[in-house]
Amino acid sequence: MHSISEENYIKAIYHLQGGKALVSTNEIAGRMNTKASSVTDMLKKLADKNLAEYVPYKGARLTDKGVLCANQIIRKHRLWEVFLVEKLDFSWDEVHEVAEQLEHIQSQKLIDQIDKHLGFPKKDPHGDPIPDRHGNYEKTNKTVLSKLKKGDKGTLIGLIDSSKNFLKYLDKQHMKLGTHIEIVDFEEFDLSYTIKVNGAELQISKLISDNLYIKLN
Amino acid sequence: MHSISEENYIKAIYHLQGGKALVSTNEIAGRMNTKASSVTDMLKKLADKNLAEYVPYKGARLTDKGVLCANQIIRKHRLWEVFLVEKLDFSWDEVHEVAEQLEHIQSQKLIDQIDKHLGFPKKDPHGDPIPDRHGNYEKTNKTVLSKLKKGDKGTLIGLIDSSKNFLKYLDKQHMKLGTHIEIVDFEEFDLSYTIKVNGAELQISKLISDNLYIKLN
DNA sequence: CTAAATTTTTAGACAAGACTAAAAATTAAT
DNA sequence: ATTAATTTTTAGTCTTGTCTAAAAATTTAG
Ligand SMILES: [Mn+2]
Ligand SMILES: [Mn+2]
Ligand SMILES: [Mn+2]
Ligand SMILES: [Mn+2]
Repeated sequence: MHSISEENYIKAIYHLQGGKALVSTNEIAGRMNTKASSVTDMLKKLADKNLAEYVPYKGARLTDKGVLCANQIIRKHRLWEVFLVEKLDFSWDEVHEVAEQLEHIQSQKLIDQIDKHLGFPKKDPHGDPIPDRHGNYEKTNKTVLSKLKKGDKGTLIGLIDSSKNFLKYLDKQHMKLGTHIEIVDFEEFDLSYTIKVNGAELQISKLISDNLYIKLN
Repeated sequence: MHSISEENYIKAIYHLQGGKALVSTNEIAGRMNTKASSVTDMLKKLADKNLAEYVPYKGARLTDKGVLCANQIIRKHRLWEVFLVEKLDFSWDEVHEVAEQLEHIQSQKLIDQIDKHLGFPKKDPHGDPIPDRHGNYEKTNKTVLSKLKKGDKGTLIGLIDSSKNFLKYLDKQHMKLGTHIEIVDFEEFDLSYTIKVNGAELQISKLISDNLYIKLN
């Protein structure tokens, strides 16, 4: 149906979109490690296929068709990540690269069977929601740790940055999804936190606190 | 390492090679549904990469490096086929197309873990051997059914043609790998056989008998 | 052994996707 | 409101892999 390149652009636009009206050419180029001129070419192609609206010099936004397509790719990506962790003993910092390849395999039956085989998981190994066949997914109430105050308690349920280095940092601190966390102290000067994790106290920088999603008790 | 296109050419040459010294341009083009001119271009590229020897106007043969590469692709293809049948309830006539895509996924860990997950199978769903990481595989003693004489008995252990239509024919006749078969009669006129399968007698044409591998008792 | 048929290669073109350099449009700064 | 800086697009090139048509080599037939 769509080339791997087209799928990667669709995914990039989807992830950059957020609340924004239009995603700029440069933002897309930055995320995809390509040049702006390549993006312009592709945006025209996606617009021709009715996958994106393209406003020259302003940027692009996915159409409903494009959003559905993005959700199907993300569904595949996240289901494969669960598969790799649950069935093949991959760690959560190893799955992304392989899922980047597997997400482009074309077979409706394959992905539906993987879903069933895994027991219809709702979250991937990084806490991100898995869309269903129609692009719908559960929205969970969650708060970024850096919004919490002394005394707040909760559970780690997701990450903003899921880069390999961050995942390895979390492993080193024995923090994983489901880990209970309590805010012991907050330092105004550098915006760092002291938190209690697994019964021990831990200092985390602002950067760390900005990338952890907590579900409050 | 190698592009998907290169991998597909390598696989085609490998399968056409057999005992032959050289595989011709046209044979490759025929198997891959491309034109001879495209094959010529690719053979030069494979020769440059030391994956094949190319003798202009004569044909090509894989180098040791090319053979190893072919075996690794075939290993992946067949392991994925086993996975689809054993873990995801695919039937043996549905797996090939999906495996054609999955065989190009690049991840040593992925394929080794799949292998382990499946219990290191030695045969794929069509009875074909699965090479190990080094390209070695078990050779089984087997006879084409059309070589058998009245009274011979054995077990169906492999297929020459594994096309969807042939697999569906076998399903219809309740024949699968491991099915016991006995030669009841042979008709000289049209070279057809009467065989006993699952306690019942069945007429099979020469074409059928030419595509079944039997292990004699 | 020569002529015809077949196979293979070459030459030139095209599509997808990427890049560089230059031009045009937009945005920011005086 | 101009000018300067930034962003985006256009124009032209490259690579990979494909194709058609024509030329060259090989094989088959008479
Ligand atoms: Mn991922
Ligand atoms: Mn993920
Ligand atoms: Mn197959
Ligand atoms: Mn097979």
